[in-house]
Amino acid sequence: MLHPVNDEIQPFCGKILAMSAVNEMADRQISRPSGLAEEVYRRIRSDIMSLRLPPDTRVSVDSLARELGVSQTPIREALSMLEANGLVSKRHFAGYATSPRMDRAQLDELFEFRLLIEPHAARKAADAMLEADMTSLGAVSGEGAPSHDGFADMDTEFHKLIAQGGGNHLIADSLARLHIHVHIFRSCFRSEIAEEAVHEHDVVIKAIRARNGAAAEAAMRRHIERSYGRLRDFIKE
Amino acid sequence: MLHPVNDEIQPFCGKILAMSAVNEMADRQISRPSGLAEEVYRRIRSDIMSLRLPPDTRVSVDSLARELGVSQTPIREALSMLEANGLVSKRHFAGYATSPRMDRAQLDELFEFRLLIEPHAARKAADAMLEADMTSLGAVSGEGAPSHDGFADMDTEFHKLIAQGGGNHLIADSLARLHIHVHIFRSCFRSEIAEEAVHEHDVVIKAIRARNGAAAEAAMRRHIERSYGRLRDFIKE
DNA sequence: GGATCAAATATCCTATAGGATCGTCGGACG
DNA sequence: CGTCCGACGATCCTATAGGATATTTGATCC
Repeated sequence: MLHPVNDEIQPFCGKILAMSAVNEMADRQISRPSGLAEEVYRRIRSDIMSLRLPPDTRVSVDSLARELGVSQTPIREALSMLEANGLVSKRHFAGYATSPRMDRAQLDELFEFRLLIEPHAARKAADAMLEADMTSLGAVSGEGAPSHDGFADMDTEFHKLIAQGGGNHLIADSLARLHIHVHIFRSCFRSEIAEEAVHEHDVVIKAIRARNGAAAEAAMRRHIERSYGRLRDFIKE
Repeated sequence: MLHPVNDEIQPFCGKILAMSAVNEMADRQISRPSGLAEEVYRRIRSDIMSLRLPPDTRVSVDSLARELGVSQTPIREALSMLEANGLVSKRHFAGYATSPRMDRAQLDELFEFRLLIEPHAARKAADAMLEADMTSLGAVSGEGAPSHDGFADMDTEFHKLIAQGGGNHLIADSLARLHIHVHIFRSCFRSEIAEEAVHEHDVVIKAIRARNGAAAEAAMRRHIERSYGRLRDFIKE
């Protein structure tokens, strides 16, 4: 309930910085007050999202342990957390494997869920979003997104900011968890950067900046519906 | 929701029993090759839900290992999954602890989320629910629920069936995750069994049996709103 | 040539020991 | 009396060894 495995982790408690400001570089490398399992979790999740670990790929514990240079224990903890978040699955005495790519039914369910949540989040964000996040929101509306990864990160940040803007942590966490799968699906098909999506984002941003809740909700709903239409074409079955 | 009160977990479950091919029906149930971590996970979650582990209680790894008679590894995996689901939190070099009880803000967020999801699930359930689940739904509408735990289990089953009836696994999973916290909150305050809740349940069930989606949605929305009103009184801050 | 069975491999799961770190408690000092 | 400091206990993190199991591969037979 609190903040399960968020991106928000305080790297330092400030104690080390207070002790000596001699070399923070070495500390940054060695001391990990956040725990090793957390770092391994991020690493594996990053590898999954970047398709370095494609869907339906077997992942063994000790090969990861050798590769990352840590013991098996943090690897197991990280994989358990990933399993709880639906990114890998475990079969008894058969090891872990990344979840298979979404099929048509799962895509339908995911967008039904998003359509239920995100327009509401956009409406609330138009009312409650802080000015600081508002400026950050303007930063992700730029047209300068040449690469595929650039657009993907921009899209992730866009939806994350709006979800957080509503002020409801449950909504933000649920959407973050879902967006990972959208990201993987889109990356699988090397979907071209849709200029339409950038334009739809701008419409939502403008409505939020104008503090117009109804317009933000409608714009977000249309954005998700059209995004669904764009992705659905990749699946025939 | 079942409450297993097993004292010990046998590491080598049913290996010798499997030799005799007398009854394979028991094997289907017992010899669950899902691994020990899964079983430990259920055990700890059950302890949390039954308040045998109250909120904000420290939980150590090796004491659990001694108590359950298994190694530390499955305990760690189970606790990692519980952490990903928000039931416990880990502090570096300080051990695990059950999440503190919900405060007012978290209760508000949780019911805002439920109000967004469950009415929609009820509407879909009225359209798509299978007849088999429909009969199961009738079983949890009985008035014979004298004990507090009896009502809690009935309530859990009621909401779970409706969430699953919609056919969207994401919705069902999200609501199941949230309902655990509602259960804990309600158990903390030993809330009396609300006759109103049973009646509201019946209204929803009748609408679903009549395949009336709009009525089911409205009834579910009112049920959640009134349930929120009943629980909100327990928090002053 | 295809199917079946058995050995071999790779992997997971468990157990135990040892080192590193954090929070706490008690005493000394200003 | 309040504050600081050092030792203690508890806990986590790592490493290694051994047993159990699923998957794969290869040979044999029909």
